[in-house]
Amino acid sequence: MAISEYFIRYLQRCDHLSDADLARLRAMPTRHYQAAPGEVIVEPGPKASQSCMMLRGISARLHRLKGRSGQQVITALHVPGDFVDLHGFVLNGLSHAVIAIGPVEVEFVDHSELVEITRNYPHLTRLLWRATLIDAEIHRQWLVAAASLRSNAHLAHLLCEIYTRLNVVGAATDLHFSMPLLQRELADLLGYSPIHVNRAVRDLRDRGLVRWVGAEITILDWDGLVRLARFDPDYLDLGREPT
Amino acid sequence: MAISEYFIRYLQRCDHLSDADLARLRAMPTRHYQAAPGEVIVEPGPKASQSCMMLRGISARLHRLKGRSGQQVITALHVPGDFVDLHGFVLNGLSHAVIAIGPVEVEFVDHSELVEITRNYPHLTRLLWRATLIDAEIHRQWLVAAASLRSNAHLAHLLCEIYTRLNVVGAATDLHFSMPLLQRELADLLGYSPIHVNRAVRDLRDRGLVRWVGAEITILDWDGLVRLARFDPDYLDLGREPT
DNA sequence: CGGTGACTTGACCTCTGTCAAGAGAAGTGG
DNA sequence: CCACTTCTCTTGACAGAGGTCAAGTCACCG
Repeated sequence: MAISEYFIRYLQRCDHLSDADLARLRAMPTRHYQAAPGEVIVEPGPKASQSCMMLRGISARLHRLKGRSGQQVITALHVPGDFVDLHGFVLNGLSHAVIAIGPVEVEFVDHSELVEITRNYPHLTRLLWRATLIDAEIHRQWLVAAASLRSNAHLAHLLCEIYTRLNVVGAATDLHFSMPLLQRELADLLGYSPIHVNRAVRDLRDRGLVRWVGAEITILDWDGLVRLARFDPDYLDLGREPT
Repeated sequence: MAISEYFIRYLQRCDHLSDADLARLRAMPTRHYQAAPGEVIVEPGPKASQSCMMLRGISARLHRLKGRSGQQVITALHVPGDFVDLHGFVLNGLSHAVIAIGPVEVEFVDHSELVEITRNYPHLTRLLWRATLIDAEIHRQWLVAAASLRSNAHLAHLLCEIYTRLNVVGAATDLHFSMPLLQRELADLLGYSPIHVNRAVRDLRDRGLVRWVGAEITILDWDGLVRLARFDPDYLDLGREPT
């Protein structure tokens, strides 16, 4: 099976792709996979031989802490078009799992393909590199949010980011989107207790910023949400400034 | 001036360098620069034409928040050998400043040099890529620490990381090191108020884990500090597993 | 010697975690 | 169809962690 157009469009948001680059990408064999909610898509470990790209749904990077306290932390979310564990190709393996949030479709790419690209396609390599750095940019923004926002604004910031990212890839419009993250998982992501996440959700509802029923979320007041969260989408690198 | 051996040793910790790679690195012209404590070494902005490597001291990535509340967040620290803003080369510019923590020496490298390397030295490119991904790995670990640790353990985790990183590059031995971070800056980094950072410092002192006078820190009980912080240095990628 | 800035401490209040209990939806087996 | 279980969401009460204000100490420096 061939590589999906999602990821190609993702790269094209960053920079122009030559015909040779496009041909090389389309020649890349992939393996399609469908995951059930909560399923582990990628195990952590020292040696991976493939990496996966998101086609549909939302996935997350999950760090399980040692010491059987059961504590776990989510350090990243992924939407269609994201190359989820590309860093596992350049580093030696992963320190975290990748799990499905809701139903998910991905496609796996063999690392041998990536090795060949990094040897012979410097421009394509640079775009892959860049994709991993946008990831790191999001990490930094999450650190900023965690250090500077209170629970309600922190949650609001996450909603702004998810909607923006889903909207860019065409998976959400009209300020409405589906987010199958459980409140328990939001707690693992934001660093609060599940009960406090519930308080934050209630706060956003009481302020009239969102309608939130189950996994379906409608943003009622985008400007208000952005103001509360001090959200500035620059870090998502959505502009297409050619390198 | 030629590139410092610090960064070369940094790369060699990851993987073997061929003679051609070494020669290319040593042929790279650099500009030496000395910065005073608190000085801004790199300004944020959309277009950078050079990146800098740490020679001596400690520097930090500083995000200033909009809205003139004066709030700012530190999202990374750098020790000798680190390629501080290499990501500014692949992305288009930086979303944060780089500031000197205590007296600092760096050397700047022109992006045109890096462009040439990424075109003709795929193995070297991969090592540079890897360096930026270790950065991202540290970001993830900071997210995990922020989400799962209380203030005293969070501070302890930071001390473990800094000592380990300084020790690897030979800038700290015998569980003693110099850390010119002010408590106010620690607050910007850990996400607490300066006063609460002071409480965390006192807690570590009262537990007999550290002796901490001004910028001079001695770890009195490494195992105790590691246990409190649940510190696991795997994420720093210190092993030299060849790719 | 006065001024500045970092560090330190105490008092008080807000934010967040923990425990406990109940409401509602979804699935199972009789 | 109806108990029965399970899981999530929800809420209240209370305790502990962390923020804010205020004051005081100390080293450094002009």
